[in-house]
Amino acid sequence: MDSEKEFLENYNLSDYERPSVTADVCAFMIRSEDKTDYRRNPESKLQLLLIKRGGHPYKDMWALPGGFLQKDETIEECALREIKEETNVLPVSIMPVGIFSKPERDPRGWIISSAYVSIISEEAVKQVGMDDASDAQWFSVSFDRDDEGVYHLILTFDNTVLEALLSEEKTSFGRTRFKILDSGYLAFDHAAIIAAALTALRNEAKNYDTILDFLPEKFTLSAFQKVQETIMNVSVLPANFRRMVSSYVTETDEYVRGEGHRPAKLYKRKTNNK
Amino acid sequence: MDSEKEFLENYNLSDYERPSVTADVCAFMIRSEDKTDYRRNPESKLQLLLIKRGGHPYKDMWALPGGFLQKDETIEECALREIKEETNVLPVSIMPVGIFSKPERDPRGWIISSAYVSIISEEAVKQVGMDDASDAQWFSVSFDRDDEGVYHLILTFDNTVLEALLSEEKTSFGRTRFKILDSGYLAFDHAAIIAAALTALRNEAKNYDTILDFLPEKFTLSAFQKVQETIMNVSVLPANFRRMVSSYVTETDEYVRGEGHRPAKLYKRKTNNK
DNA sequence: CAAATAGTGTCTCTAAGACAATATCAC
DNA sequence: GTGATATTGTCTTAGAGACACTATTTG
Repeated sequence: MDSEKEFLENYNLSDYERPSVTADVCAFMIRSEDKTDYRRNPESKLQLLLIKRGGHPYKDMWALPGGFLQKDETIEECALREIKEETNVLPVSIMPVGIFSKPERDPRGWIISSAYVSIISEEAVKQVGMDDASDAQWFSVSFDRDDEGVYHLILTFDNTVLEALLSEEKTSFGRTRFKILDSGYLAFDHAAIIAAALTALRNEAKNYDTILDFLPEKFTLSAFQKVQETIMNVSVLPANFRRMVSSYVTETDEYVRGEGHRPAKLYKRKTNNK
Repeated sequence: MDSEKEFLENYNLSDYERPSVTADVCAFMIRSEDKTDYRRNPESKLQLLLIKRGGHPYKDMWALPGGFLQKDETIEECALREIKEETNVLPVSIMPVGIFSKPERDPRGWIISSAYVSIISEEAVKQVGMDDASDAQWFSVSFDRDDEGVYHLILTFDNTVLEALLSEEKTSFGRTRFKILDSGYLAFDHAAIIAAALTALRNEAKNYDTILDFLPEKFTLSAFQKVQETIMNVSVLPANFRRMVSSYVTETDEYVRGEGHRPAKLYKRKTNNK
């Protein structure tokens, strides 16, 4: 009779071939633009962090931050570590998007990826200050379906415009998977990962607790509303938005003045809402 | 200048240590019990497929069906293949639950697992007939939170009762992760995987399209209702349930007779609802 | 006829959307 | 004052839950 101890001593995992495993992260931020009118509130844009690849494969193309899973960490820890390495910001929250495991997805070999959405607040990025010489850049995101059912993922940074085309494949449980028609200068299958991440983020943006992670500690309700509108590409009546979020926030006694209109009260996240 | 081709020829993934990757599947079925009363509709139970481990580690304990990812398949294909191997049924639908990647989760070494929920219809299982001599068995599932916030996962098959205890850990995005307090004769971290799968399934059971996968081609509306009630552990008024599902089903002209009460019309899933 | 489910119609309640009206500031 | 946002309050509507009532069967 062989004991468990004996068995484990003789057990050799290397009998099976193993894939490399990476975590790739779609780090999103809401960026407030400069004011164009002294009294008008600024516009805001959803932005995504991309890294310009320095080496082969896909040299000089843009890719999601990510890296190989190490032996002493969980894959969520790996995702957080990768974001920290690129931005110097440790995100408060990450959300799984899915596993991308098509055998041919990486020309370097058998590499599967677990993808995450991460929310970064603009305030945190500004505080640490990103290295301008770095290959990491924040791209403005646009993601829409045209009349033929083709999704256009457009990522813009200065004069760099990346446009990927994707189609939608229904899988079970009402979920969709994106198929890349044109990867638009994005490396690997990252266009499909970003599409899935955006779909997940838009869906999650109904949850007020989630999108509060985009905001600094103190914020106005219209800034809060702008976050939801920017992500979901909808517009909400301010009166209704206030009612909806009332249980998620608490007033402070501070105001934002000097905006050319009535000062807005600053609010804080309510820790234990409901 | 090194070409991409050259680079890839010299690239060697084996510089990095790699984990083994498995897919583990929580295959659920709704089992109709025998009638206890000539006129009363039968009760139904949510069941989960478990395999008795024949070898070390966790010899003679119960585990989820699953297996190692192969080089020519996606991880979803791997999950479907494993279920097919155990049940002879190819499930219509699988849903991701999460990645379990704690370095010490498997005594055999560095093995991470991607977990799935799969819905199997009782009709399909009956048709192929499961090998009774097999180590695979369907366990009835009960999963509830007690007053102290401890979750009790109780799996029952004949005289075998497995009870695992878990606590809930809040992670970001309103998600929870379960921590095993007592694994209750379940192998590896499978108690936590099952808890996560049940949480996902209960949440998904609000979606009528999803739970239709538990049913045969033709079904009564009360059978449909029973599925939702069994999974979510709630009760719904029949009149309201009918209204809610009306856009998901179409009538047939067949009836179920001989039940000691008014015959029920059989319905079919509407392919393109709304 | 009794007991069970099958099936229809209607009332109520509530949460979300629409909208009207007022408040307050910088220029 | 003008034009912008901030803030409050109310009306409307759609959807879900509650419930009353009828229909149909078998022992």
